[in-house]
Amino acid sequence: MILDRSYGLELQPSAPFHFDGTFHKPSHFPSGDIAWQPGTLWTTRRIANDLLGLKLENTGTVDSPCVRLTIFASHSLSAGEMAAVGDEVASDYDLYADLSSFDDLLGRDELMRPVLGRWRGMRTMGGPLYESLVICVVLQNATVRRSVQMLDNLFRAYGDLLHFDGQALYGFWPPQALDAAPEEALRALKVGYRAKSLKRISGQFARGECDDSALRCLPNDELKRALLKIYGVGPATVWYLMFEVFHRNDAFDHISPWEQKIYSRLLFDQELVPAEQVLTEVERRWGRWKMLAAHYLFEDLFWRRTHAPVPWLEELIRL
DNA sequence: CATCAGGGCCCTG
DNA sequence: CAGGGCCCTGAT
Repeated sequence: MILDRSYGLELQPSAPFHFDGTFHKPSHFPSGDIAWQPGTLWTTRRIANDLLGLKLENTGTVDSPCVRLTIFASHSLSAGEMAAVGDEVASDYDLYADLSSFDDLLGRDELMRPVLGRWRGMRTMGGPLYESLVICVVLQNATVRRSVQMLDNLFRAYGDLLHFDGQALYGFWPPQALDAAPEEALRALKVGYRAKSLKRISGQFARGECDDSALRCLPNDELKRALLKIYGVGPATVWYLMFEVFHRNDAFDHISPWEQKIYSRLLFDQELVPAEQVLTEVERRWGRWKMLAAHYLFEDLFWRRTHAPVPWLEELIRL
């Protein structure tokens, strides 16, 4: 599908804002709907029944931020539709967050001061709930390479390849597509038992039983309860969604074993510290900002790794 | 060649 | 609340 019309829009994130820290997460696995180079992000969005290409460019600085959003479409867009896309982008990347007390807190923390120096203004990278759920499901009980393969297979079978601005990126399928697909067809894409979760999740979205914007208004405990009701969502997935998708910056009550090892190194300079102790420590240090602070530390480590391998970390990343 | 665990979760007892 | 089963894949 060729998206040959483009529409420009300016977004003004709250200051400070870190463009590359927000729009590229080296700890995430690469997916066919995103491309990044310093200062520019390309991605896609399915909004209602529209497939759109998005380009975000850094046209400001950390302390005087400005982002140019270009929307690519196959047909003309109204001013209202453009504004809706702008709002969704701002919400997905938490562009209007007030991080002033977070910055104060990190600035007083010996360990975090240099990290803050590198990433001041970084936000979390969320996305539509349905698409995030699909990512979570392919992450479950799988190594990185397999997750990449499963998502790629799904994109090739059910996604739409969108051509815009010299890029070719996949747009997600509508939930109805997987709802209607036979489970066997999904299993043929090597997703295994996850086929059942994908179908049931897609069914819930197709019938309108899940609503991103309604969920966004809920307090933490109710949101968590609502998410756990979705089939295939357990402790690991709910943790990911609470933080990355719903920007609950204190959502740190679960650690997977490999992350436990990473935080053991970063916080205690030890190979393995009990999970409980890690959770107590992040609460003590960062309180209501504990997950966002941990995210800064985590992404900082993965950025360092892109410049030079971190030997102890390489062993923990199972490809 | 076989066995096993991996960035979980559901279901059963 | 504990533990078995689940798909596939690469490591051993």
